[in-house]
Amino acid sequence: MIFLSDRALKDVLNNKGYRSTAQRQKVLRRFTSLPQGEHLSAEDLHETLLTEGDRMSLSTVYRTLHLMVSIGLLRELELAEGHKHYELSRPSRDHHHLVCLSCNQTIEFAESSITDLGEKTAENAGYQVLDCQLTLYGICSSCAVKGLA
Amino acid sequence: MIFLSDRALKDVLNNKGYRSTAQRQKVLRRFTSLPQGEHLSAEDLHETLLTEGDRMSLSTVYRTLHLMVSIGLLRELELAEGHKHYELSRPSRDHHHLVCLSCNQTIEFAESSITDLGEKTAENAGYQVLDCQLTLYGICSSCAVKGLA
DNA sequence: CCTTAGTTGAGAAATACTCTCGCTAATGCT
DNA sequence: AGCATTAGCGAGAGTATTTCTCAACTAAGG
Repeated sequence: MIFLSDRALKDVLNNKGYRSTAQRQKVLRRFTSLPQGEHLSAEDLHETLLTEGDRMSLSTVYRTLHLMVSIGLLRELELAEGHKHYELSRPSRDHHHLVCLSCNQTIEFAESSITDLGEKTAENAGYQVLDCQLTLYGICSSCAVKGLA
Repeated sequence: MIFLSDRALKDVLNNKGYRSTAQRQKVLRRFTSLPQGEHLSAEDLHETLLTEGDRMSLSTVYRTLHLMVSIGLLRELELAEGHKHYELSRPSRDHHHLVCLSCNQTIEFAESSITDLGEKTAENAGYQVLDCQLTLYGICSSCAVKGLA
C-alpha cells in the first residue's frame, strides 16, 4: 500500500460500496507524499490541505480519516499528545512506537515478529486484523535526568 | 503491584515528592478491588466513588489518574470507545487487547514475550518503561458476517 | 504546633470530535 | 450521454472529554 493511484483508490472504495471523491483522493495523496515516519493529526491534515489550496470541511476530514482507517488504508495512532495521529498503513514495513510520557518525544522502531504474533492471536479469536500496534510508554533518559517523573 | 496498602502507597508517593491523600487512597483502593480484566473510565470511576459515598471532584479524578499513570501504578488504555480506560498495572501478568472496530468488543490476551521484547527495545533507546501495550484492531467474526466493514 | 507548599473542589474553558440537514455529485442503469 | 438514486459534502451547532484557574484546605517536616 506504498502508493495508490486515484484509479486504484476508486476500485478499493467501489468494491466496498463507497464512492470515490475528490476529497478522498486529496487526503490519500497527502499521506502518500508524507516522508516516512511522519504522521498527521486531523487538524494538521486540514491545515495543510487549506494551505495547498484544497478547501475541505473539518467534518469531511474526520469522516475521511475514519473511513480510511476502517478499510485499512490508514493507521490511527494514539501517542501522548491528547489527540489522534494518522499515517499510511504499510503492512510490509510494520513499525511501532516508543513514547516519552514527559516530553512526548516519539521514537519508531520495527519489529516484524510482533506482527506475526499479533496476526496469529487475532486469527485464533476469529478476527480479521486491520492494525497491530505495540506502544511503549516510559520516560526518556533526558527527562529522567531532569527528575520530571 | 497486585495490592498496595495505604501505608505502602504513602511511601511510594512521598518518595516521589507527592503527598498521600484520602482521595488517592480511595482511587487506588477502587482499582485494587476491581475484578481481573475490568477497567474504568474517568467517568465510571467518578460515579462509582460517588455511589459509594466518597465525594470527589471530577478534576481530582483526572488528576489522580494521570498521576498514577505517570508513576506506573495504573495503566491507560485506548480502546475504541472514544475515551480512555484505566486499570491496575500488573507487570507480572501482562496482557494486551484485541478490539473490534465495529462493535467495540474487547478481548484480553496474555503474551509475555511481548513484554520482554518491549523492555529490551526501550532500554536500548535509554528509556525507563512504564507500560507496554500491544493493541490489535480488526473486525470480529460476527461483524464480518454482518458486512459491517 | 507552625510553616510551606502540594492538593482539592467547583465551575469555567478549551479541545477534539460528532451530528444535522439541505445541497452536490458519483454511480449505475437505460 | 442523460437520468434517477443515494452516498457524500459543507457549515456550523452540539457533545463529550479533558484541562485550567484560583481560593481554601491539609499533609509533611521541622
